[in-house]
Amino acid sequence: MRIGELARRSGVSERSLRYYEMQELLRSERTPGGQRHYGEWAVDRVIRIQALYAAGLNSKKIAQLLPCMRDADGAPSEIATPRLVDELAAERDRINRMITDLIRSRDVLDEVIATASVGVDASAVSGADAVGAARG
Amino acid sequence: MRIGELARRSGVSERSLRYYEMQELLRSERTPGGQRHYGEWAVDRVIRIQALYAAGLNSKKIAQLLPCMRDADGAPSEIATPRLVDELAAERDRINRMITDLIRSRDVLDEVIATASVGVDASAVSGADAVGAARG
DNA sequence: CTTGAACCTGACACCTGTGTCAAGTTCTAC
DNA sequence: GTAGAACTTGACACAGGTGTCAGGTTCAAG
Repeated sequence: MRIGELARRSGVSERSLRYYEMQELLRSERTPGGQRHYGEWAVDRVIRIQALYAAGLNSKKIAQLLPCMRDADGAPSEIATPRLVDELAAERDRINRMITDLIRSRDVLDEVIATASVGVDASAVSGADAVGAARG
Repeated sequence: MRIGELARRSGVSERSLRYYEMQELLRSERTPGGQRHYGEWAVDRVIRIQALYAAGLNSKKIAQLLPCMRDADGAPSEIATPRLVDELAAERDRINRMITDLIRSRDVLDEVIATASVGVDASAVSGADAVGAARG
């Protein structure tokens, strides 16, 4: 597929996809004219990249990490070095703290919402239970 | 307490504390000379502000939200308007998606770490102390 | 061919909380 | 009273992934 379709299917802008390529996170084949072509695998990969960015990893870390990840179809093409494992463990711990804090903030929001919704039309909190499953 | 102590106890820089005041998230009393003084309550408040920032809320939302939160000692001083409740519900949903994605990313990291640790000292994957244990 | 959508590269800007420096003032301990 | 730590305001800069525009090229349909 070309970049437009990948952008649409992954929910990531074309601008970002080109940026990912510049950061060596995402490869593409080029037509003789220079346009990018991607395989089906690209959709999942882009979504994973996006998630890692959202988790606070920077391009460099993601670039190191990606080849060590298990693809949908098989084993990782590389094994993380001890040095990288160290860094990833630190990231993991940071992410765990992040999750804890997020849950706390979410619960605060829930409380404020609940307090304001007492005796108020229930439609004001529509969508509230759609995400209750994520509560831990 | 003065700003230095608050910064130390809350883990937030003085710079940020002054910024919070500018954003009307944090009030302080001033000495005749102009120096800021805070009560004990400030520590918790600053930590909460920090957590809300980390959850992706901007200063304006936090400023609206704070008076609707229950303090350590009592009831909220304001009740969120229906309009605000809507916005907070949207934030809450966004945070839930964020949590889901973070958990997924963390699990990916765990897998990469575990894969790299096969045949290596198992203590390298035992959590926060992995940083120390795996070094070398 | 022609045409228009899709794509290319390159450049500039933004967001916004935070780091940092400068120059001056206030507080506290002795 | 004095030294020095702590504080004040103000200003400038940054991170870094992303939005967006400009000007040109490629692709595919008719």
